[in-house]
Amino acid sequence: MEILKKLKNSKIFEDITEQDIKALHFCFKTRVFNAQKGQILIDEGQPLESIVLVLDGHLRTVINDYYGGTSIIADYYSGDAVGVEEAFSGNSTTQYTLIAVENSQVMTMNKHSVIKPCENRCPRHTQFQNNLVKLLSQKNIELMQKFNHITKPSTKDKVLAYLQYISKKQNSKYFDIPFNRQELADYLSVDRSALSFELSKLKKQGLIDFNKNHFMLK
Amino acid sequence: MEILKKLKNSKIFEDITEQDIKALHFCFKTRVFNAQKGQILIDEGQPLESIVLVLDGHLRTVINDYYGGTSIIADYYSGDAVGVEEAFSGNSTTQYTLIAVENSQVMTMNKHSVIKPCENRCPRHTQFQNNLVKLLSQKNIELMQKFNHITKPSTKDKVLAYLQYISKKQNSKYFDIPFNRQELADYLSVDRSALSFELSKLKKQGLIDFNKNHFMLK
DNA sequence: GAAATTACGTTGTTTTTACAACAAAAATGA
DNA sequence: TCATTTTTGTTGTAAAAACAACGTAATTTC
Repeated sequence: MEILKKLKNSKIFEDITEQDIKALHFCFKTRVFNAQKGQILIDEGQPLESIVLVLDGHLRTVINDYYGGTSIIADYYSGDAVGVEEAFSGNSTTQYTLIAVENSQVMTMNKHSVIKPCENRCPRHTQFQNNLVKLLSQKNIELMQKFNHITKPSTKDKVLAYLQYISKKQNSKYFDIPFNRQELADYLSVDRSALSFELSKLKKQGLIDFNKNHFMLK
Repeated sequence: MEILKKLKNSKIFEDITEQDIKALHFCFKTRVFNAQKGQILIDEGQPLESIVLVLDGHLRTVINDYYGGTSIIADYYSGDAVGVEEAFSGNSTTQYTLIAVENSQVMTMNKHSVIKPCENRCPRHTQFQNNLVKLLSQKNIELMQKFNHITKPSTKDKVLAYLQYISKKQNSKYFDIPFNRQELADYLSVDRSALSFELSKLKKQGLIDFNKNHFMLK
């Protein structure tokens, strides 16, 4: 079955056998359906009823702020789960709206069924729980890491902190970054052209070198 | 016992009976000791061996960046746990140094003992695991929330996003914030005096009103 | 392979922010 | 209560960033 394959590739069902996924399917009262582009799946301020897993397509969480503006919180693609934190944090009221950016296939899992340990405490639940902890931990580390980059006082410091981080991670002074300029600017929340300017300056100073998304850090 | 009381007040041992905590004590190979001010508990780049729970005092995680500077990542006080994410993320190498800001009492839990489900799969482990998921979820939501404030383009937008958030949370246009000016500036990563200036401007414009840490949002 | 689109760097201008310095107000404590 | 310390607001100045506009290089598409 096509869906099972997608589930196996999601982090939340990682290392769970197809058989066990099928069983969880039942436990979690899952429902698979297609969301039309522009369709709102979760409305801001409403209590969350389900965790949403993206099977295909592209979902986005947004917050509507004081007077009309909306800001993008996060994008979700195939394999990503939305609402896990809200389901498990004890306060399941969502602060965001979940909307389909393009036609997407999603699977919902009933919140209550997921958070309440199944009567028959079976190994698959344990593994699922373990996956959750791992998933949340990784996301947390990522976010903390991002804070360490984004809260630097200047664009120069931001970009150097980021490059240094990637360099450390890839354990080499030569490394590739997973962003193009606009994406890097968004990640660091600075202006793209200002970022380009800063990168050029750093290159002239000999502190870094780069070509496209391939970088070298002195 | 004094320590048990502190553990019961920590989020990680929430809703676990004293008896069960004692049992987990054994399972997790805990060790209680005093850290001297300035003492380094976890060294950057080293694989994490234990989760550290603060019983008393004040710990801090810092990152030493390219050329000498150090940046504060987070502060931990009584009841807070350090290293949970690293222990469970699958990659336990820490990116930060953990240091005691003042003389502190801490309890360490052996990482491997915590992440490996105990042979006798007992209810207390389940509750502990549930606490972990809840804890991580809450932290995650907090961080995402913070991003939504901090990544706004201007100081005005940052502070308004923050105030609006608190107002929503307390469900009233009148509300108290948990920060003084310097702390709020740090949270939003802007300059304190620039923040004060911006707040005054917003007050003059009639958009907000405030006195000390009591605010009103129109 | 030509045309169109997208990505990237550059420059000048305007706006915003940080920084420093200081005064007033509030809190602390002896 | 008075002196001291801390917090907050204000102002001017310097630095930095956003913004807009544009040229060029690279990539995509037909």
